[in-house]
Amino acid sequence: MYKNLDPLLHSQLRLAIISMLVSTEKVEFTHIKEVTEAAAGNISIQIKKLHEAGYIKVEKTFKNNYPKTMLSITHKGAKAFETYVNDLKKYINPK
Amino acid sequence: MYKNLDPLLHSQLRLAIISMLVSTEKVEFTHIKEVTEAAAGNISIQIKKLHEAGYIKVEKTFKNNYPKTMLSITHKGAKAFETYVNDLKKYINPK
DNA sequence: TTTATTTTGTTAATAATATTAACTAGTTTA
DNA sequence: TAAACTAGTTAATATTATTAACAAAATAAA
Repeated sequence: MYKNLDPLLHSQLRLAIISMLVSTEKVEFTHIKEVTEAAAGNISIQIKKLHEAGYIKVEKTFKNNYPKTMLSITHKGAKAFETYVNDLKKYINPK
Repeated sequence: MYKNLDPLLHSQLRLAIISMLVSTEKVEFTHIKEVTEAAAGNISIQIKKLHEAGYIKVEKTFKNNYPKTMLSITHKGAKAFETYVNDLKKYINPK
């Protein structure tokens, strides 16, 4: 009934990041910072965790001479998100 | 867009407890233990937090000579759950 | 032109949370 | 009457999240 929720996704900031990636395909670090209003350090760490888990792809390039970090979701990440949402629904739509 | 999720509800065990209360009206401590398979101590603490926040009502009586703890949701708790679910939906139903 | 400020992050330190392990208090069984 | 069980609580620990400090370069200001 109440399945264990993927702890990697059951975190406000990581969930926001994945949520953005699921809908937008490619997202910049700076954009995440703007939208979530989280501190850069916090975002950096959560990205690292999602990357280590294989949920996201991280590409570092340059844009106007400044470093640019681009994120995209992996198949594994998309699957994990789907599972998380399905599991979560049993919590928020109780019968 | 991504509103802050009520940290009191954005916790797997507390969410499960509230979820049960929302749908079942009155729930025993022991029943929560069975359904969630969480440790008693963990449940005890999460109940305390929900109670301190005014989200649940706690009634202690006896049943067959054994202590019995009955929980029910308060108006405040129900409202908080509703808000939490609405906020959460923006994370899991991205546009 | 060199010092201050800004951009784009990372890492180390700290704060907050969750979980477990140990304990309390009483009950039932052997 | 000792051992094991019920129903929890509290204290200690482990985990997680967040911030604060740092780095490395770019640009703006004096």
